[in-house]
Amino acid sequence: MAGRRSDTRERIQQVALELFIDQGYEKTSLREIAERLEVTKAALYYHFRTKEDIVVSLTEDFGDSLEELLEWAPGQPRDEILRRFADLVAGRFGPVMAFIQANQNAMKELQVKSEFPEQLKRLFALISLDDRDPAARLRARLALVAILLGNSPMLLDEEDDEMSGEVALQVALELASPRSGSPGLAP
Amino acid sequence: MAGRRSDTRERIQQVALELFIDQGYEKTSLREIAERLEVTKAALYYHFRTKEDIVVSLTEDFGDSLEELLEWAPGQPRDEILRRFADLVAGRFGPVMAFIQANQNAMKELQVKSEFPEQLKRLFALISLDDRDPAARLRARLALVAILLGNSPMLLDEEDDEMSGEVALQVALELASPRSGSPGLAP
DNA sequence: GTCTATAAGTGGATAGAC
DNA sequence: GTCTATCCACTTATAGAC
Repeated sequence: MAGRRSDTRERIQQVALELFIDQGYEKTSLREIAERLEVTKAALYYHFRTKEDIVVSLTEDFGDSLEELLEWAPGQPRDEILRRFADLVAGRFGPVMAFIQANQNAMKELQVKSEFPEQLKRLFALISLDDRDPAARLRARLALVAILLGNSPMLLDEEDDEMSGEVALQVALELASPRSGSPGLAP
Repeated sequence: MAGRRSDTRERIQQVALELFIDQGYEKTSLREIAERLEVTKAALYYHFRTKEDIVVSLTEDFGDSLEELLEWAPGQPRDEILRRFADLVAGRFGPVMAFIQANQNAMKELQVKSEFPEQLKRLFALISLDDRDPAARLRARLALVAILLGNSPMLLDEEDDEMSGEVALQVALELASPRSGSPGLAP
């Protein structure tokens, strides 16, 4: 606590996150992370017991924040919920979000088995008013996906400058708002 | 051409696809594929020169079909385009589609660099009427994502039985249909 | 807190017998 | 067309010096 402490641990997290997003979790070796930081692999093992531990440290804060959101959300207006979720993924957890999206497959095999899919599901339920209607459920998902897309390079071309988080939120709100009469489409 | 030929090649493709979807491309070793088929790794190398070649063989038919769709699409009604796309990803290319979605990161590193992202972008452009409006662009993407989600376990819970491709198509059509007046949301 | 050295294992890929 | 046997690069992870 007292006195100066090296920030190596945080630098490891930072570089690891970057590489995991860029190349994927499995493709990124500890050697590579160490080289970037100009330390040795062994130094990494001083700060983290396993490679998996790095991922855990990366995602746990995000999971906690999502949990808070989920506890607060019930009873709140839908657009407030969506806005707060948008703030989360666009804010300091943006990179973590990008990591999770880009490495779902890898996460499955990890012990952590991040709670994220389950949390997302609960969020679906909260913002989809009538979850009896399959179309409404899909719209709820898409509202969240809209927000995710607004912040992720996943299905996006890189040079999409105008696609701000605000726009994504607008579209998300449209999707989450109740339909007029027929839930279907115009003929 | 004439005479009986072993179907090992196709069985390799089948098993590999399954494992790539389930565990991810990198996590799936050739040893594992071989074991499932009860052959040796070396046998795999008779049919495919590299691990990457398996992926190529898996995606190239899909790419061709998408290319056909893209050549046919211009001038066609939007809902026809969406329907045909839905048929594609729900039909025999469903698994391939799931593979691509689940392994975007891995594909980036491959030589193939599948044309899929670029094809998707062209499809975006085709179904988004007014691509000056960022919200319209995002909606076009979401229309396609809706179709993709309707067929993929990506952000979905597993036990979502009612979420048929038809529903997804409906929602996609809504999204791709022009807005009434304001492109924004109700205040 | 960071290092060197190395263990122990897995990966993709090849040579050559049958 | 499939096998055995092997190569070698590279991985995570540990032991122990400084």
